Amino acid sequence: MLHDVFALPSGKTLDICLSIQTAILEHKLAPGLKLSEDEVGEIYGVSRTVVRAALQALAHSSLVTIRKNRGAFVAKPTMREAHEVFQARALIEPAVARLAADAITPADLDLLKAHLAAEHAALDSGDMSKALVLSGGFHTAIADIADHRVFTGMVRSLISRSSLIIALYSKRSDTACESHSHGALMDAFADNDAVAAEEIQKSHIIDLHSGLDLREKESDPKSLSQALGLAV
Amino acid sequence: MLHDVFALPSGKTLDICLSIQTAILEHKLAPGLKLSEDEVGEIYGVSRTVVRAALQALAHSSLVTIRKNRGAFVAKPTMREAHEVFQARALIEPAVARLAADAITPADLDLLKAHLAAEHAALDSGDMSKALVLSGGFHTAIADIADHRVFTGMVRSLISRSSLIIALYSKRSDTACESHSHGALMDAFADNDAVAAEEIQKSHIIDLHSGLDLREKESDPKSLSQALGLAV
DNA sequence: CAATTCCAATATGTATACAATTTTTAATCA
DNA sequence: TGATTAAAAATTGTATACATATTGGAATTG
Repeated sequence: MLHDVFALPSGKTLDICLSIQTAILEHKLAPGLKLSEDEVGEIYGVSRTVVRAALQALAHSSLVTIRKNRGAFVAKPTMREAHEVFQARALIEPAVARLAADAITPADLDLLKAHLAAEHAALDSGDMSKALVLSGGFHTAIADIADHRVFTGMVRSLISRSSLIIALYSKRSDTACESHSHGALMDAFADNDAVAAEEIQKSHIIDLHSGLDLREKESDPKSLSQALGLAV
Repeated sequence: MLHDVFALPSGKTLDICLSIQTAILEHKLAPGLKLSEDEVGEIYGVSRTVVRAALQALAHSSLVTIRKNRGAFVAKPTMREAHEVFQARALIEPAVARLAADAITPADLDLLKAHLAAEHAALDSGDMSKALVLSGGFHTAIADIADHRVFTGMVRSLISRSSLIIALYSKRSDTACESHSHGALMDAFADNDAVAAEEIQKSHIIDLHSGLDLREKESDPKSLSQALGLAV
């Protein structure tokens, strides 16, 4: 479901990529967390060689940041990056939705419906991280239907980064993706209404964007004095 | 000038990335050419470890294709991929041009003028591969001016891939980038006319797209060490 | 002679060992 | 005590060795 962001690395490497990616997307690995090569290798039972390849692949999809001689960390997008990612989504995803509306088949529609149902179920059961992943999956599913590899790659990457951004900057956990917009999109798709799909998707992305909290979050204090933060 | 497509790998790795990328962009390495790890390592005097990292990075930017247990090859975009890349460019680059027109400074303008002059000089001297690289550089320079990292990354990647596509599918070598469009863009930038810049850029990309030839091309890869030897 | 099978040669996948860098800890001195 | 410095520990960068998979060709067979 969420492959191919990477340029298909060798078997073991890909497994580790997907595993770490999933963990990041489910917010099980917090932004900024150090991903030590030895530690990761120990966990998966492989050598550092494989781990390095996986971490590099994740770095290319902007989920991990690698600092020279210092190691890999779960990416921690800045506010600026957050805005840029959603600006890019606001440009690209409406165009993709338009393509999808023209190309969609009844089978695709059923798949989207199932997706939406799973999303609702997760929301109802209060499993927010799962709901968030599914919400992103809805967007990538649309890209898959559009069947445009270049756009799909871009959308997948942007969705991944959005997950990280939402972890850091969402006002409330529920802001993830109000299913209302997704439902409206479904209707447009059912009618093969490309113009409506494009319009709805654009509004939806803009809503998501404005649902972000503009205040800079406190980055983990570097020094102790800053942590105590009294004498400024 | 053409960095940052990669997630900044370690020193040696980056050198090799840039060297191979340059060679590919200058059409010194033909699409489909095998990039043997031993051979590349021999040429640059490094171990396969470093070469693998470089090749993986290049694979992530779609300049190289890695086939499991089979090795790395200079990417050979399909006709479909060619169309998709230019469709993506037609969507993204006009938006970027619009941003650039709003943000451009006199210093930026001078830089673009110099770029354009160099492009003309290369064309006049008949150095087509250089002209092609400079032509791509003009587009990435615009992205840099727009100062939007996410879009810039996308544009860089698309421009790189376009170079490969042009190597395979351009009708004639001169089709690369008629400087006329670039000149018209310059005027719009000079006037800070964002709407015009967007419009001109869109037309320009569409022209480039329709300048592609639909026939599959044949190519005979030259010796690897010979091609790279010149680039180093 | 063509097709097939098997083995050798070659290349990539992975693990491990060593080198270089950074971070931590301890010790020294003002 | 606090700051500075130096040694030690830990981590990443790189090279090499071994394991595994692919490729090419010789020998065999029909």
